Amino acid sequence: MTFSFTDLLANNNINMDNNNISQENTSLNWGFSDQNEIDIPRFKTLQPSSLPLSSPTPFSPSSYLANSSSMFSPTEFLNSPMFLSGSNALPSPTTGAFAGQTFDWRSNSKDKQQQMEEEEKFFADFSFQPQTGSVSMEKPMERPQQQQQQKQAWEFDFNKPTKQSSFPLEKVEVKSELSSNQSFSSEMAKTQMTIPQTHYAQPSQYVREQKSEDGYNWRKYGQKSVKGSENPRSYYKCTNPNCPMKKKVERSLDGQITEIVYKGTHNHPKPQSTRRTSSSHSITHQNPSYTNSGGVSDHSGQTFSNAVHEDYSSDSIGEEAFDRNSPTFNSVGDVGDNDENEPEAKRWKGENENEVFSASGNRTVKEPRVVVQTTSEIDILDDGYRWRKYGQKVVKGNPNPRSYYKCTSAGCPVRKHVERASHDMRAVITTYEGKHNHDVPAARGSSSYAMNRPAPNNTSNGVVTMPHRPLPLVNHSNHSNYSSSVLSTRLPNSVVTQQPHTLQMLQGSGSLGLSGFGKPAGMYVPRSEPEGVFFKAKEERNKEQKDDTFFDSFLA
DNA sequence: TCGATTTGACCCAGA
DNA sequence: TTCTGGGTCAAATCG
Repeated sequence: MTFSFTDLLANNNINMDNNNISQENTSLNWGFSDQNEIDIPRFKTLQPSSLPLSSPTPFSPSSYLANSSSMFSPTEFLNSPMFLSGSNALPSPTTGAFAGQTFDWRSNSKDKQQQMEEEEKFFADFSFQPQTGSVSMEKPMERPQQQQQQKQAWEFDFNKPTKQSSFPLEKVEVKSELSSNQSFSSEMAKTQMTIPQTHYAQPSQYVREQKSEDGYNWRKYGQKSVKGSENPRSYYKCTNPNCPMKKKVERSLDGQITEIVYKGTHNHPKPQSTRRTSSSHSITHQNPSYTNSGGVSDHSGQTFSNAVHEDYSSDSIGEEAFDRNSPTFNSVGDVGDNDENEPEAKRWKGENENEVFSASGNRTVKEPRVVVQTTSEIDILDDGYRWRKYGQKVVKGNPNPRSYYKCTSAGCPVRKHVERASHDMRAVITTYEGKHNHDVPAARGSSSYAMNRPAPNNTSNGVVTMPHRPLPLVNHSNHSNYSSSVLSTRLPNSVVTQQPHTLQMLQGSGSLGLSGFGKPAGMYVPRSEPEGVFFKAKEERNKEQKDDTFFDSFLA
């Protein structure tokens, strides 16, 4: 029987007990939830160090959930120094306009209030956590009778002093945008976010202050209306000479930002701005965090993750943080490999849309977002397939960032993540999820990939953790039964783990095709540039989007 | 006068 | 090859 996770969702074929998650006060809702109470543990709960070895036997998703909370403590993870420091690969090149929530604004129709409280606790521990101020969000797309409750539920305080940042808070209003086929009022869709640094009482003021609230100076060089959206999009360049950093800001008609997309990196330290003194709050070298506003819940109680969030918050604040927190910075040292050689247009374009699709596929919500986009597509041909990086995360137990990729082939569910082994910086561990449902694409510049690549899909359970080592292609047939749902592919007992091989070993192998990257095998390292993870806006990509949303939710 | 913004035109990649 | 749309340019305008 062949089916995808999307199909499973659509057909309600998965019923899982989420009590283990919801009852955890310290845990957020890591899973994808909908009205059928489907909660799925996030991908990041997979940790190589704790992955069971070679367990080909089928498993029960619920049994995994029963263990998930004990396997992974979000609070512990979030409080871990490696996470808070964000030192590895989560740069903060530009604005601090939106704080780093890396969570899902989802709720469960059951016990929604309790979950909100849990989320609130989580936010207080996790997000950008300014010392003072408050954050409120009005959850969009609620039924009228739920609005008040939801509004209250979406309001939470960040009054708790934290160690993460010292952002003064100001407030900006961001509107969510509903799809045209929705009949919700704009007021319902209105999302309020209190974010650091700037108080935007008037649109014009917003425009002027927004450009410098991140500490950098921006010059607007263009504005265009975007097809399918009534919101104009403004284009900004960093005013620093020769700085390639750009951003585009999409605003609603009343001037409220609905989307910010960053492109490139600053090649200079943050200027000592004096203009910000006009703001009612001082700014002291904040290290901005990027995030999306999270997921949304529709009126039926379905909840969704809307994006992968990358939290670039850091204790490291100041000019010295520039290098480390710049997108250019690469924890593994390949600073020069920040896609500068990649065509700019290619980096700029790509999966930029940020639409959120419901599990039922009949609702589209555009959430305000902030995106750091230094790479939009990365072709990694070490296994013959083409991969697009869609996220990055530092996971517990390993200070090295884990780069997440998905197969670029349309409809292909295969994902993989790559990370350096914590115990050996020279070792790279790649974990595959799912099976390719297509042939190996023609390799660029080489015809030997298919012959030498590892076999990422030769596991019936769909998950293979493997080192970068050429393996015989046992079977990647597209015609093999693809019974491993997305869900199942990430369950620990389905993981096949091999000991990672050092890069020396990789180099020695000589058969690991990495020419697609233009690097020798030994140079193959997961890129650590930050990258926005986006959601596609096209309706025709709805199905894929749902999968993406699900997957991305695992990274939040 | 000068820097920033506006805005129509142009370029170009992708369909 | 043509069309479309996003991104950029640059002259005009504004403050």
